[in-house]
Amino acid sequence: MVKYQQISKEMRQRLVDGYYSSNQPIPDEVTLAKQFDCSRMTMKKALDILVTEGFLYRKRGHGTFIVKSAIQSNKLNVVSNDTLGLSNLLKGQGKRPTSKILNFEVKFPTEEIASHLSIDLDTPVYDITRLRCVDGEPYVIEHTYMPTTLIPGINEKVLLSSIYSHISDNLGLKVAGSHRKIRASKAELLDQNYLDCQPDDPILEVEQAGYLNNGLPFEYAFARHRYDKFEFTTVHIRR
Amino acid sequence: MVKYQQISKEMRQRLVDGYYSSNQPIPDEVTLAKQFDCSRMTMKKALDILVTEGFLYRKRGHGTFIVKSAIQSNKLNVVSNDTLGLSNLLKGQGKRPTSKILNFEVKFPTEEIASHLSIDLDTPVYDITRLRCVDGEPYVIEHTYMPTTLIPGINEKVLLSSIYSHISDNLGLKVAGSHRKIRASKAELLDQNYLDCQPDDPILEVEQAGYLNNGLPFEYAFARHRYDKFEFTTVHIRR
DNA sequence: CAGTGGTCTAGACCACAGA
DNA sequence: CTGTGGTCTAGACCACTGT
Repeated sequence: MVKYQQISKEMRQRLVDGYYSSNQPIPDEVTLAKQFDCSRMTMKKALDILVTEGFLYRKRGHGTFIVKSAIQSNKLNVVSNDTLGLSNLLKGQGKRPTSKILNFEVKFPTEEIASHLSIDLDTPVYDITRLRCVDGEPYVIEHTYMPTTLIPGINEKVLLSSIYSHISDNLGLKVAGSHRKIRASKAELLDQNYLDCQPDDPILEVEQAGYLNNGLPFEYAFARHRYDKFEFTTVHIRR
Repeated sequence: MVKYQQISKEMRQRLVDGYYSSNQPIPDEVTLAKQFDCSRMTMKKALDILVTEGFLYRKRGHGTFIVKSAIQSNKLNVVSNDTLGLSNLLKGQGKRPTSKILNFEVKFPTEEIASHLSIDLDTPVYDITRLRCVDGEPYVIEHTYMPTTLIPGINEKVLLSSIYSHISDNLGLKVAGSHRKIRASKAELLDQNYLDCQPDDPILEVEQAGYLNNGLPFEYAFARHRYDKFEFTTVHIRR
């Protein structure tokens, strides 16, 4: 871990430990830089992380202050927890998901899927449908499409645990980010059957395009959530 | 506008103009820094913005590359358009919303609202319900709570246009960011009546806590959207 | 090896706020 | 005026990649 990340980590700990009074600014950047034996630029970069995470805010000419609400209820962790995959989402809560494979096949993509994955119509894709449960309760149905060429080695064993672990641990690929669209939808028959919900229960659908750090899209997926078991949380900071 | 923002703007324009071939890396940082007559740090900061916006990605040891899909369909603008308020959302599309005030009163907050606004139970809040339409079609019902002390001067005229314009233009306050939760919900009677939807139509609800740049929460709101007229778009970049 | 991006430094000047 | 954060510089070294 590089210097500014170490400093950021130490400062985050100080904040949640109440090391600094939340009624006055934390020490100024020059002072902190001396304490941490680094340049002011590096200190600023470390504090930038905490500002982005919502722990601190700056007032030019005044100083840097603590966001009290962020220290009390540590719900801002969504920023760092905002990774892909249900397995990751649940890690922080001491729960692990189970998976039931509803469909698993390899086929040629439709025009739409091919365009989202930046592949041509001749490149086969995995077509995967899984029911994900937590504590035996159905939570979400995930439809996933991935290019077989980019993400080889998908099998039942992988599908029953975590696709993302396979991608990072077995294939050594790095996930860079994703684009998501979130909408409300009516419950279809598949939802009603497997999510154990009523015809008039709404569904929260998250459409997601995932990208590797080489810029290639590796995943196009739809996650259909029970409306009473899931909500999507985001933090928006203006630049 | 400062230097790195100007450079970033110019580079963004070059990218959408096809100035650089998308099949090879753009010039390296040292070369670009010379072209723009700036230091490498400043050049990097300018490129950082475009990476965050999804236009570029970097490969250590290789270079900086263009995300083709971002250039083609300029849907990544959600990053910069990701501001608060329906008026802002619609600006890019040449449409303007109209508002119908369903309820407008001042009262004392409940425990829950007071805690979200970081005020005590003796501080009165605005309780506002508006129906927002686009081209005469109902789009969303917005329930908004704001402290009367922090955001004075709310009246019918303000409510019929944009609350955010009032906050920034009239009060001179700066919106720093927000926390949002997005969920699916069943249509209540109010939704059915004003959004012109059926009892079994789902609703996309966005709960939002808005913050000023001094760290104070100024808004706690629920926006209930027609499921066929709205979807929420986000971009997630791993650090 | 050379070329790329990633980090870090020491110092400078600017913009803004309060006394 | 002083003290704060915001920006910018010129240069250094490191980490990673492909040749």
